[in-house]
Amino acid sequence: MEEKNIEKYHGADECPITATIDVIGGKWKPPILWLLLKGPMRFGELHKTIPGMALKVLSRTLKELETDGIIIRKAYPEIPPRVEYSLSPKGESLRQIMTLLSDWSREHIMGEVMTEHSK
Amino acid sequence: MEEKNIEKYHGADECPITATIDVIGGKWKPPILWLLLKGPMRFGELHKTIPGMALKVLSRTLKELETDGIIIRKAYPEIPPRVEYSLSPKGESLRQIMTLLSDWSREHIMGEVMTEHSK
DNA sequence: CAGGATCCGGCAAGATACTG
DNA sequence: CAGTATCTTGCCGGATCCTG
Repeated sequence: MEEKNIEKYHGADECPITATIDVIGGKWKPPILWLLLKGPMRFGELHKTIPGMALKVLSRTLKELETDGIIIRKAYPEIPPRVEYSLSPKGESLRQIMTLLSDWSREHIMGEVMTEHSK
Repeated sequence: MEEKNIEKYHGADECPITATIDVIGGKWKPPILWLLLKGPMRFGELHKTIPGMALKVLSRTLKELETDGIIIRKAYPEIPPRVEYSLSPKGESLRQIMTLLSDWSREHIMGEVMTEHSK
């Protein structure tokens, strides 16, 4: 029965790729993660670095990432409040993927060129 | 002044990660690409393999992928019509990324540990 | 300073019917 | 067989106001 081992997808969420993209994708998660890969940042710092994103969206996105175990939220009981976000080990494990995604866009979208070896 | 070289993002589209995810992400692109990585497929074949996706969504998604140069649409002038979709070289260049994304989900989301060769 | 609560609008996705 | 046309809907992201 030479069946190719092709799985059926009744829902998009059954695809392993989709599962990961749900975690790192969406409109604002990539830039946030990209920044946190360089080091921890405070809430307001993120807000200033990504001016285009509304506050609510930022906080909700951070909460999602925290729920997924990608980032760690550390609140200091001070006045005024201080909250710092950093990558968890699980988040760190995305570094290679993020780097590849970034490289790919530079090579195939931004139009630059690096090795025109293919053909 | 030890400025960390952090770029500002006024829009999400300035992030290189986002740029790539726009191409391979979205709700249905991952399963389609994942299937095409295994070989060319016809329209109806894709439709049957991904029952959850509406026809309109499939055709539009394929068009998007074609526009982005990721896949190649080949129509045979026959009756009845036959159209085959396959990955372009640019699409092929995503193989490593797709594989990593898939592996990551299996290791960190689905909860399975496979090769553990890393490290 | 770091957010929560609300309300709203747009676009992507879904269902169904029709066509070359 | 391989789509397109049309209508509806659901969710995401945005703006504004409010709170510990």
